[in-house]
Order: sequence, then structure tokens, then C-alpha cells
Amino acid sequence: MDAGTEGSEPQGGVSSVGRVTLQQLAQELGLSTATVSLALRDSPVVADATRHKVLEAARSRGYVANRGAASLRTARTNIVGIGLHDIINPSFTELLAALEDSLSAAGKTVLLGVSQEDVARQTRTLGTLAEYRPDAFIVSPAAGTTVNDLRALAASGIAVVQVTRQVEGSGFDFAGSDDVAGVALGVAHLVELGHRRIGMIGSFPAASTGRSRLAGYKAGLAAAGLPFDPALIAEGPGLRETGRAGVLQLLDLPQPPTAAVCFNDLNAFGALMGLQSAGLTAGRDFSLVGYDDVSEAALWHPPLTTVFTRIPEYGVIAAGLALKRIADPTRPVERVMLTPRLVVRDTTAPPPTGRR
Amino acid sequence: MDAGTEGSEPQGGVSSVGRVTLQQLAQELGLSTATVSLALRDSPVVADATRHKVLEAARSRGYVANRGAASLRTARTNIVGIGLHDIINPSFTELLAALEDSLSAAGKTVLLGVSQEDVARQTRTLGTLAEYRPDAFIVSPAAGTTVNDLRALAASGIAVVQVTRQVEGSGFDFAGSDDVAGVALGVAHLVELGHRRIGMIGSFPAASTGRSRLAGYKAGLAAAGLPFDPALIAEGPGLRETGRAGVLQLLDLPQPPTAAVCFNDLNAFGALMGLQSAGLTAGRDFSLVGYDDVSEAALWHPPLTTVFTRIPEYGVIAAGLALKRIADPTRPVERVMLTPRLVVRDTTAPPPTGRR
DNA sequence: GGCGGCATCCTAAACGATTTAGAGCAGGCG
DNA sequence: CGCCTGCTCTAAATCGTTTAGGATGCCGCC
Repeated sequence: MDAGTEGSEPQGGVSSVGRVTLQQLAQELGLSTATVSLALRDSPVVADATRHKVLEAARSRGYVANRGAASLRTARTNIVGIGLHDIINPSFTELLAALEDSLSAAGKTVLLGVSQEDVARQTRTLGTLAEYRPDAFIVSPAAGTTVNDLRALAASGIAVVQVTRQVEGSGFDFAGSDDVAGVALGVAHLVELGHRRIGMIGSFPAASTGRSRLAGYKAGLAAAGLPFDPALIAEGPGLRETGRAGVLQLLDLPQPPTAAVCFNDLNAFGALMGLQSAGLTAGRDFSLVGYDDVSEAALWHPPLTTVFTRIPEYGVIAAGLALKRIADPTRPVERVMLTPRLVVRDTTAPPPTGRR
Repeated sequence: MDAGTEGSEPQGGVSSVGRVTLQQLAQELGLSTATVSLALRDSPVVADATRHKVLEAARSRGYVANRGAASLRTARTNIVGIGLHDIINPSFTELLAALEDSLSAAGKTVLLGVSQEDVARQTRTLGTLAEYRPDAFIVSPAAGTTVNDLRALAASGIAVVQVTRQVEGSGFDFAGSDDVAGVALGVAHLVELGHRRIGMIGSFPAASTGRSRLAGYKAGLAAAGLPFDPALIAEGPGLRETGRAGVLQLLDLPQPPTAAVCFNDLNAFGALMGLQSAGLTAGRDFSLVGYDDVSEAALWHPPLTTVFTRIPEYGVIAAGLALKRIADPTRPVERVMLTPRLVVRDTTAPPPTGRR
């Protein structure tokens, strides 16, 4: 490590003097812990004068409640565990931001676990989170997760809501978008522009989103009376690299497509790069539809036509579902699927004439 | 909400039967809680046969430890609170990912708080996190944070390490990169290519990074014997929009620069878009140096010349500092500044001839 | 004057783990 | 036979809160 390291005086603690507890406060005030506890939480049964004394003492002594101790007694932690498989992917970052924002607004704190798309790591991570007894879990399951992998979660009695992806038959609440309709929307747009050979870039059958989006692709073709040709699918996960290689692979076909929909925006960004490296211009030589509409999509050159899956919206909804289930664990399972919206920008246009 | 909502049977809990505790395990096994506790943590004082019985029972009954209760006794939570001001910005996402990864590898769990670049919200958030008694805080302070704002943290007796940004005089550990050297590196690169009028896009004096990077810009100019001209600075936070507007603003100058360094990569991405909208090509008509080298940078078109600040590396280091301070709260303060590295790609070239 | 009713505060028992001091017990040894 | 040593295990205190169920004192009222 070529680091510039500089040592100096130890951390100056103003008063590392044994953290002040509610009991100490009580003793100093000549009150019982019960009274102090009630006063701190604005109970109406404690006299105004007393409450003020307590609050003042708490402030001046720098009292900060020990939520762990309180939780032990109340069996409520105000923690929500969030299990994601990936936080680098911008769509999940946007999701995390939305979740954190609404949860913290509701007084919950976020305990984060990342599974890196690895089921074993996911069970380990969720197991660890569970030891903190979150009031709820919000999970986007790693690819390949089965109902069995989630059984422990179900047995824990903790509220669970799935977001974005779902494990079929898990019986948990869900918030996400209607991927079948979403991709079909993209295909329909291309069809309307005159495209007849339309590929799909990115295919990820290990996740529910992968299956649904593929189904949406097929549905879109079928609705237009177009045949499904497996050769037009460039497989791979939702990464830029998949898109770059995928579009080149499609262009190399004996009968290349004139357009493609993508599994997600990252695929599309990669495909845009691939087109550029092949000397082609997206929108003119080849049409491309992304998926998700992450905030970058509008800013690419050319701006990406894509399908807005309303991630921030369903993030808020997922947080709401968690809160509702915490409040009433016996309420019926709720599955919310938002209808995506097509966002037409500049990467789609009628197919190049003369090549039709 | 145009949501497709579907209700059905309530969540099926395999056994919502009152969560099994260590005491219950002990009772069922005819052992004391002490023995069970020791067995679960692989203490050598408990006989092998007993340990096996305990572990087997724990497994079959689905026992999951209550870390809150344990923490109450041990005064250690294995939680690390992470306070960031922003998680959408890809550089902070990459930082968060690195932090989470090394902390979870060390058996710590991440409690997340986001301040949205708002000091008041930051104190509220950190206060809430503190109630969970994390073993340490890792914080990238919101812009405008003063030593005073962090005093409560210092007084809490919780280990604190700052990452990326630091509040001068706070006396906390720090891990980040040497921004003065980093930006100077970018300037030197442009000078070497022959540029004489070099602007800076993005300037953010409310954060230590903003001040250091500006200082680096000035240092770079001074080293080359070039004058500092305030008109060549396009102010604004590290967002794409700042970059887009900033580059146009610079180009509109009576004596426009032929190149610019940026506060961060987002600024550079925006500037690339701005150039494109002005019909200019980065690298040919105008040279641009980003800052951070987020993973996107290599993938833009053209690929961005930028300064790699080694975010994932100092993320790991920050996590390590936190662990070390947890282990020894009295160790001397350590400040680590990694030396950034220039990454030359395609957005920099000699200034256009004839316009020099 | 006794008593009910308030308002206010307190006692004490949880919550679920960890940990220390020491209890049983078996075997070995003088 | 008595004592010491090791190996296991247990009893009980403890961490910092919350909360049910009193206790206390004061007032007014019949």
C-alpha cells in the first residue's frame, strides 16, 4: 500500500464516561425508571413538570436510548432487513434509495445484506440479519432461489415482502412491475415502427424477471403475428458486457434483426457501445429498446428508448407493504404489479430502407 | 395507482409458534442455559457429546439467536453503522459495496443511514443509528458538516471512521484518496498534451473533497506555471447536469479553454453530453478528464480519461480501520490517503491545431 | 369523617442472552 | 479412607428497557 499514513494523538472522547443509562438518569433525578421511561416517551400519565425535568436531564447528560434493550422487552426493533443480490446495478441502487427513504420516513432503520446473486450467501446473510429480529424483511431474491431456500424466513414469523423479483409459490407479499406487459410494450413499439425481425438481448432464466421478460418478448411477437426464432436471443445476465457482445452476435447472423429489446438498461448501454464500435448508429442503423429507465438512460447519447418500470414507485410500495404487514401479520397476501410505461427517445426508428 | 393487485390466502407460517429461545432449548435438553450458551459458541469446556446434542437440537428446532439480547450483555453488537449522504451517485454505490463486502466478511452487519447531503437529517439519522449501539460508525459527512455536528458522535464513545470526505479537526480515523495530488495529475496530463487554458468543471466547497480538488487544480496550474483564472471554473455539485451546463458555459467564454478537469466522473459524463450537443467531439475538439473512475467511465463513448481514486481499495481500508479501532479504541488516529492514478483513455488529446 | 376518584409515581417482573463463581462427581494417589 | 485434581455443568447476577399492577396523597363530596 503506497498510502500516506499519518499517526497522531488518540481519538479525543469528550466523555467516554460510561454511557449514561435510563437508570442513572432516574437515580440522579430521584425518580423511578418507570417514570423516566414514560416521560421520555411522552406518556400522558407523567406530570408536565416531571417530564420537563426528565427531558432536560436527558439532554444535558447526553442520554441516548438503548434500542436493543427496549426491543428485548417490546419485541419490536424498528429495523427492516433489506436483502438485495446486487447494489452496484443502478436499478437496484435506485430501489435501495427508494426503500431507505420511505422506511426511514416511517421511523424504521435499514439493516443491509447483499447476496451477490449467490443463494448460499443469501441464506447466510438473511440468517444473520434475522438474529437482529427485524420487524420485516424486504428481499429481492438471488437468482435460483427456491421456495425451500425461503422456508426458514417464513418460519421465522418475520414479515417478508419480495420486491422486483419473486419466488413463485412463496406466499409472500410482492411489489414489482409487470414484466410481461413491459417487454411486450417494447416489442409492439418496434413492430409499429415497421420492424419485422426483432431480437432480444439479455436473458436470465434463473430469475423471475428473466422468465417474465422473455415471456413478454414472445407475447409481443405473437401479438404481431411474428414468428419466434431462438437464434434472435442473445443470452446473458443484465450486464453491459452482455449487451455489447449480444448485439454483435445478432448482427453477425445470416439474417440479422433490425432491432432488439433488452433485458435491462445495462444491456442496452452495452449494446449501444457495441453498435458504435461496429460503426453503426443506434436509431438509424439499428433500433434498441432498454428496460427499467434508470436515470442514466435519458442521458446517453443517443438518449435511450426504454420501458419505465417505475422502480422508485414500487420501492415505496414495497416499503408500504412491509409496514402494513408489520401492523397486521394476518392480512391477506398482496401482490402489486405496476404497469410499465414506454418511454420513446432516440434509439428507435423505422428500419433502414432498402434493407427491409 | 393503476396497479394489478391480487389478494389471497394469508402468509403461511410453517410454525409461527413462539420463537424458540435458548432457555427453551435448555429446558428441553435438561441442561442449563449456561451450558447451552457455551455449547452454541463452541466453548471448550463443554463435553463433545453435549455440544453435539445441543447443536442438533438447535438445528431441528430452528433456533436463531437473539443478537439484541446477547448484545445487551456483551456490549457488542457486531453492527457497523454506515452514514452516507447519497447512494445514487455511482462512486458512493461502489464505496458502499466495498464497505459492505469487507464488513460482512468480518462478521459485521451494516446498518444504513442516508443523509441526502443535509446536515440536519444527518444528525437525526446518526442519532437513530446510535440507538442501536453499533460497534463503529463509518461516515462520509454531508457537505457543510462541522466538528460541532460530530461532537455527539465523538461523545458516544463509538468508534468513528470517516471515508472519502473528512471534517477537518474532527480527530477521527480517515480513509480516502489524495485529491490534491489527484486533480493535479489530471492537469499535468493536459499540460503535457499541450493545453494552456484548462478549466475545471464542478466545484463544491462545502465538502472537503471539493476544497481539495480545487486546490489540486490550482496546484496543477501552478506547477506548470499557468495562471489561475476564476472564470475557467464552472461551479456546481457533482451531478451530470453540472457537467453539461458547465462545459457549455466554458465554451461560451470569450477565450474558451481547450480542456477541463472535472470534480467527478458524473460531471465528466455530463460534459461529454454537452459537447456532443454542441456538435463537438471529446478528445478531438475538447479534452476532458474525469475523476474517480467509476466502472461506467471505461464504457462511455469515447471512453473517459479519468483519475482512478481507488474507491474500492479505500473502502476496504476504511472497513479495516473501523475493525482495528473496535479492537483497540485507544490506538492513535490513523489517516490513510491513497495516491490516485491517472487512467488515460480517449477523451484527452493535444489541443486542436490552429486554435491554440 | 369516610370514601371514591384522580393524578402521579413506584415496585418488581419480565425480555433472552452471557458469564463468573462454584458445585458434583469420578478417579488417582498417598 | 481422605484429599486433591479435572472435567462438566449449574445457579444466579447482569445488561437497559418496558409495563402491569399497585401505592400514595390530595381533593371533593355526600
